[in-house]
Amino acid sequence: MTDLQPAFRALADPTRREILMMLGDDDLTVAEVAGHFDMTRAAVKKHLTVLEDGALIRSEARGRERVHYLKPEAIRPVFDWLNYFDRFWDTKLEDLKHAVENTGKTND
Amino acid sequence: MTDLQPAFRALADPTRREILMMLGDDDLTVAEVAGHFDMTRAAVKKHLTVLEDGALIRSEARGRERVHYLKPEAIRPVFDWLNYFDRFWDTKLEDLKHAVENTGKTND
DNA sequence: TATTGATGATACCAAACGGTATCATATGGA
DNA sequence: TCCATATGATACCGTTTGGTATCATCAATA
Repeated sequence: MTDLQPAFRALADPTRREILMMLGDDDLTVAEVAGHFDMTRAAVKKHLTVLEDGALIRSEARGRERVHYLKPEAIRPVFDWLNYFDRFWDTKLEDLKHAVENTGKTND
Repeated sequence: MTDLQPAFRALADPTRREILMMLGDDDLTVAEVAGHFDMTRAAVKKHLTVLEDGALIRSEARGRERVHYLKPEAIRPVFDWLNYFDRFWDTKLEDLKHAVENTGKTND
């Protein structure tokens, strides 16, 4: 099975989770991401590297810029790992399916 | 909203994730959990503390022992956070519902 | 009550982590 | 070509983390 550690590691930091959300809205360069945080560009770059190590994002050189974008499939194994515990949730499967359908609506 | 950080932090370590799985099968004392790992009881105790800080488990004194058990509801917010990204997954909703039902089968 | 056994707490250590500062590299445009 | 700018790489630093060793506490029981 896939190694979940790099992904879980990447998700463990609030700044990185925020970056993931940002990339959910837009593909962004290092400078653009850094602009949203009160830390140096180098620090943000490190976070991006960790996210890329966890395969949660990817990046692509575009001229002298580098655009970072979400790689959402990689989040799936983490999601599935957590989903193992759904059998302990009181909320019945129906609830989950309902939630899934609701979220899906934004895609229709 | 709830603070996800302690839960994400707790999930970021492979030993702790393994402990969670163990507690999914059985409620266990510190010594019992420690018996499954090649590290001191004190180290395991620290992991249990982190898991409890993340509200992923709870413990209860039983005589001179302390039994640890899964507190699965606390995993839900993390699951939900990740679920935000399902709108980026190519796999259609049917797949998720299918996975959900499969996991559920182990409960029947 | 005295002892044993399970746990809790603390001090300590090396390594990893989050961050800064600084320098190197390379691309786009005047 | 030359320069400004976006990024990459590295050294360094304080804090946190995962682990050990050790001592304290407290309940069950002979």
